[in-house]
Amino acid sequence: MPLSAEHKQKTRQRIVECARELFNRRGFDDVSIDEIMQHAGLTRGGFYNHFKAKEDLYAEAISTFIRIDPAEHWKGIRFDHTARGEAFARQIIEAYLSVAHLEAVENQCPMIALPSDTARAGPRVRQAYRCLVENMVSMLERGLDTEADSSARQRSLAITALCVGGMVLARTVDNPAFADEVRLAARDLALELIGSSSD
Amino acid sequence: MPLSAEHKQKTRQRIVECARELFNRRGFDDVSIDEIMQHAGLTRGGFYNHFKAKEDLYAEAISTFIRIDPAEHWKGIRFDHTARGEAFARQIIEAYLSVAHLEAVENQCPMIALPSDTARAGPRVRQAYRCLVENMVSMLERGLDTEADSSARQRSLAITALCVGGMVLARTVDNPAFADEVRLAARDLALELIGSSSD
DNA sequence: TGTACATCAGTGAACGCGCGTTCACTGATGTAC
DNA sequence: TGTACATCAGTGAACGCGCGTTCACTGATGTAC
Repeated sequence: MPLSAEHKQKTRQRIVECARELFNRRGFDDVSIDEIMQHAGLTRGGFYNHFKAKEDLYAEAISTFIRIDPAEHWKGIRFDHTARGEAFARQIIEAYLSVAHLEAVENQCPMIALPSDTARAGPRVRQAYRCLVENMVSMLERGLDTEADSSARQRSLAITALCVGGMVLARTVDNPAFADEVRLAARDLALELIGSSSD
Repeated sequence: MPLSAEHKQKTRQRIVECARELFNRRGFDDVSIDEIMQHAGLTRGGFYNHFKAKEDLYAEAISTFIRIDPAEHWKGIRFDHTARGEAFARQIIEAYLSVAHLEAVENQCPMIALPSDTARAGPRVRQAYRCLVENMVSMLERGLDTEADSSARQRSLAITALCVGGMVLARTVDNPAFADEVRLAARDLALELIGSSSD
């Protein structure tokens, strides 16, 4: 064999990471395969050694977000992965609705960065998106479930919607002051909802 | 003068309405000027008699949503425009988070249909988007302000984020059952927040 | 009332451009002997 | 240990295609006289 399978795997992963960053910044349609490959230090033609089509890459790019570590990728955020219960949930909300996350365009959560692109894409892409939503919901649920609260799931779903909605609006609006107002209103309500779970 | 100014105005409005419906369904990039003009019963070339560029049309298309009447455009929704206070706010939330709104793709609120397209567009487009957000916030605020609640604005901002977030997730996810779960969780929390404003 | 005319909304061919994808090729690699 | 060779990740030119925009033109209209 000419080159190790591990080498190919590494190249593939590099392409996916570059793609996620570019898609996050400029959306699916506006980023060309040529550009993605150049960012990965390769040329156009090699793309099809790794993927069947551009959309296949898209689904994978969304999935890789799961591996993003807030403490590492969102400037100035501290994140304690050992925290449990309410403290864990509070931490997620504070990180998700932080300025750092809003400004970290390339490493932003695709739920915020790519909602309408994804809604119009194929089933594989939308499935990848759903996995991100379910991941966030179940992380919050774990944080809320300490009191055996039977409505923990419902509450987690709503808080997820609140967090995503707050960030979507904040990043889309043209006025930074108004963006902050929305983001902070969403954050405060989300935190209030966490707090009241132990009432 | 060859043709009345009113005639030109009507044509222009027809183009904008068609554009909004097409953009809502398939996004900005994927809809061509040719297609928009054909839907409006015209041909490609005439476009530049009305608009300087495709993006100018985009900003206007978002703005026209303000004129959408839920009772008329969202199948089976009744909407009482004379309602006041909490009842008015409850009505907005129920209409916004309804299945009817989710399924009325062409007449869906652009806050849901076009968030990532807009975030990457020019200032004029993002300004039009902000006007929609502000409109929804102030409608809710009017509904909540009856008790001279000083946190009415903050609460309205958060409820808007919750509504938009719930609908964005519901429309993007690949699983209809999960979409419903998110939408209803968001709706119930939003209604709960309205209700508790009079506590 | 009738006619000649200026206007301009709308037409449709043409432009340059960049895209996703294909394909014949290259050359560094690890293996077989 | 040294050499010949098969593999296949990566190359880069080429393909067909549809886009946004331009532009010379048309022909229905209302006006001037």
